[in-house]
Order: sequence, then structure tokens, then C-alpha cells
Amino acid sequence: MQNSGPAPASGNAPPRRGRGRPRAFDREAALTEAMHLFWRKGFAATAISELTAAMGIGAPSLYAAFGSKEELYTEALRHYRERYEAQVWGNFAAAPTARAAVEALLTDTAVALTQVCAPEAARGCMVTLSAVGGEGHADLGACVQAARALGFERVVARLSRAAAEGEFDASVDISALARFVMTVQGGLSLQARDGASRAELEAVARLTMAGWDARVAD
Amino acid sequence: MQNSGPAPASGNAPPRRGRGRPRAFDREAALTEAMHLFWRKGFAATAISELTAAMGIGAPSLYAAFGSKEELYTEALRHYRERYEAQVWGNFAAAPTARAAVEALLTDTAVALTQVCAPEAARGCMVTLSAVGGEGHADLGACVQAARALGFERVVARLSRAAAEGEFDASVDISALARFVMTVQGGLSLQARDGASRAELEAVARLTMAGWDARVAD
DNA sequence: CCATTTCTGTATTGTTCGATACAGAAAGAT
DNA sequence: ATCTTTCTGTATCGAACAATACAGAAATGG
Repeated sequence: MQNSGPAPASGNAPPRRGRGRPRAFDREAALTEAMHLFWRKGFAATAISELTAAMGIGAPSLYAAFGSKEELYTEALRHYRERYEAQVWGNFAAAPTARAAVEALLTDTAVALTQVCAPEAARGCMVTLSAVGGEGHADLGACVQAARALGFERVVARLSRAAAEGEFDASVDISALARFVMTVQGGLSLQARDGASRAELEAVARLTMAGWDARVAD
Repeated sequence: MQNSGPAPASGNAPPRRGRGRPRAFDREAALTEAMHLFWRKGFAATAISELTAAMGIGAPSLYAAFGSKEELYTEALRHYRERYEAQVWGNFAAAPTARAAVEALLTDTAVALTQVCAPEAARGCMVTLSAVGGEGHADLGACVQAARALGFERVVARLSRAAAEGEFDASVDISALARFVMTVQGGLSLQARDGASRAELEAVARLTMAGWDARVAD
């Protein structure tokens, strides 16, 4: 039952082909296709037959390589985060001030959510919009919820540091401000899902920063 | 195939019992249970067997009364809006200024999203968080998307009126401001789904209004 | 070479899905 | 009372679901 793949990613310097017949498909490419499908349709509404068709493999290959539908979803989620996280959080982490970090977060989110990668690509963040928790898969739900909580914690940490460095005074409610930022950031995914353009989302980011400036002394 | 119920809700002064055996269950009560289930689990992840169990009826009664799973979802959605819309939009409509209207909208949304009605009730707005469009049901998806668009249009209309009445000057980008408000309002559902409290959501509403004040001359 | 190991494609497992056929029950109509 | 109409409960439909059995193919190790 447990994964017995050929030491899936233990390093990668020695490709370390196992003994038997080699896998005939690119595991990462197949995972990307699965990610796209889960992203667009969600967990429950995506059938194994759709996955195998999109991944270009048979069902036994899918189960041999990924274990189960749940494990495949978990890996697809990890793949998604590894692929897109830097796009949204990279400038946030590098910004010199908390204000610049939050502005970068919202602007980069607006850009990331509106770049069309595929003709019928999913719109909105896979993590933000995932409803897998309510669908009766508590473990997967906890997984995406933890991913969402991480974003909030990052903002809280950055704001705490800014407060310690005197970027704004101690009267600012850091938790409330962080939640405000994450509320907008999440809302951007909902807007993107309903077809909002990049310019429209960037305007939302600007208005949010106006709210920031109204509350935080520069 | 088409609904042949006894003139379902043509008025209600004459209960207007049809000819045959009377229905043994309360249609509205059953619809409420279906709404709760769809709200919590979504369309695809809710099985007919779960619905019949929660509604306390057999499958033939469900199909006789509601037609199909899709039609039941549509009715549950209508039921949801009829039941909760005033709670969120009532004060918005009655407010004397656009600012008061938006503030009421966000505050009332914060309250509505955090009032627990049932032990394991769904959290977040059924319309905002519905992913039925991506699940492969384009018609239902268009239905919820239209419901979401209506909120945006209401805010645009109120802001346009305010601009015409001179509440703020003509340089304000009404569409952008409305989208900002709806982005926050949607984001509140995501926060509520992840367990945010009423006080936390109300703090987000306050920060949003600070942003409003920063952009709009009073 | 042959043995071992692992993957692939076909076919199929048992289960659950959404939706109905059917017979009996409960009402109005006459 | 009898006929007609409509609802209820059981039992079930074909289709689709997630997951596997199995035999053959393709690689390594000896």
C-alpha cells in the first residue's frame, strides 16, 4: 500500500534507475497535468479517468506512481506551491519595509492570478479556492488550510518585525492589519475566478495600500 | 420529466391541494436541509443518498418534488438568497450615504458570516464560495456567478448615485472602488471558512473603511 | 543466457452514483 | 362506493466511480 517507487526523489544526481522496467512517462509532467485538473475542477469533481487521460497514462501507472487519489492531490498541491509560491511571496520576502512587502504581495498576486498560462486554465489560487475540506476529506482540508494559515503568519511576522524596527508605532493592531491584507489577497482570487482583469486587481491593490497608509504612520 | 408539482407556490392563500395523495413532508423544510448540505459540501460532493437522508424522504419523492439534482441545487440557492440576502443587503439599501451603505454591508457581512446556526454548519457564503462552475456544470456556475455579479452592480449603482449627489467628487473611480469593496466582502467568506471570529471580521471591515476614507473625500 | 524486478495495457473488481419502475397508499371527484 | 390522481417505499436500473488482477514487456544483475 505504501509508496514503493524507486526512491522517488532521494537527491537526483545519480538518476539511480532501479532494477525493473523504467517508467515510460515523465512523473513531473504528469503531476503538472494532474495539478491543472485538480486546480480547475476540485478534488471531488475530478475523476481518475480524467486524470489518466490528461496525464497520458493508465490507471495502474497512476496508482503505482502516486498511491491514491488523495496522495496525488497532496503531491499536486505541493507541486503547485513549489511552482508559484516565489511568484507571489518572493518580493514580499525581499522588500525593505513592511509596507513595500505588503504592496509587493498584493501587486504580485494580482499579476499572478491574471496571467493566462493555458487556454482554459483555472482562475484563482488553487490553495485559496480549494473546498476539499468541506467535501468530506478532513486530512486534505487541513492541508490546504495550513497552507492558507502560513500566508497569514508570514504577514504577521513581517509586521511584527516592522513594529520592532519602528516602521510604525506600537498602537497598530498587527493581527488585524495582517488579516485585512490576507482578506484582500484571498478576495483577489475570487475576483480572478469571476474574470477580473489584471488592471482591475491592481487597482484593488492600490486601494488597499491607501487603507494601509490611512492606518499606519509612515 | 418537467416539474408537475401541484402549482408549487402560486400564491399560498388557497393551499390549493391538488387531487391526489398529499405530500407527506414539508417542502420548504426539506429544501432547507438540502441547502445546508450543498452549502457545506458543494454540489459534486453531495450525493443524492445524503440528501434524501437529511431531508427525510425517499429518492422518488425528491425527484417528484424537485426534478433533478441540478434543479434542487438551483432551488436551494434561491432559498439561500431569499433567506439571507436581507441580512447582508438590507441596511445597505436603507443607508443615507454610500459610505454608510458600504460600512453596513461589510459589518453586516461580518456578523452574518460568524453567526453559528447549527453545530456543524457551513462557514462562509454559499454563493461566494460555490465552485460549481468549475466542477463541470456550466449552467449552475453561471447562476452563482450572476448572483455574485449582482452584488458588485449594487455597489456600483449606489456609488454612482452618491457621485451624482455630490457625496464625493467625480475623480473617484467608482468601478474600482466597488471592486475593492466586493473583494473585501468576498475575502470575508474565506476568512470565515478558516474560522475567523466576528470581532476579527469586524476589524477587517473597519480597516476597509479607513481605506475608503483615504480615497474618498467625505 | 536466464532470473529478477518493475512498469504498461487490458480487462475487471465491487461500490456508489443519479435516476426510475412498480405496486400500494391516501387523498379528491363523481 | 368507485375512479382518478398523486405521493410513498422498495427494489433496482445502467453508468461511472476508485481501485486492482493479471499477463506481457522492458530493463538490470548475475
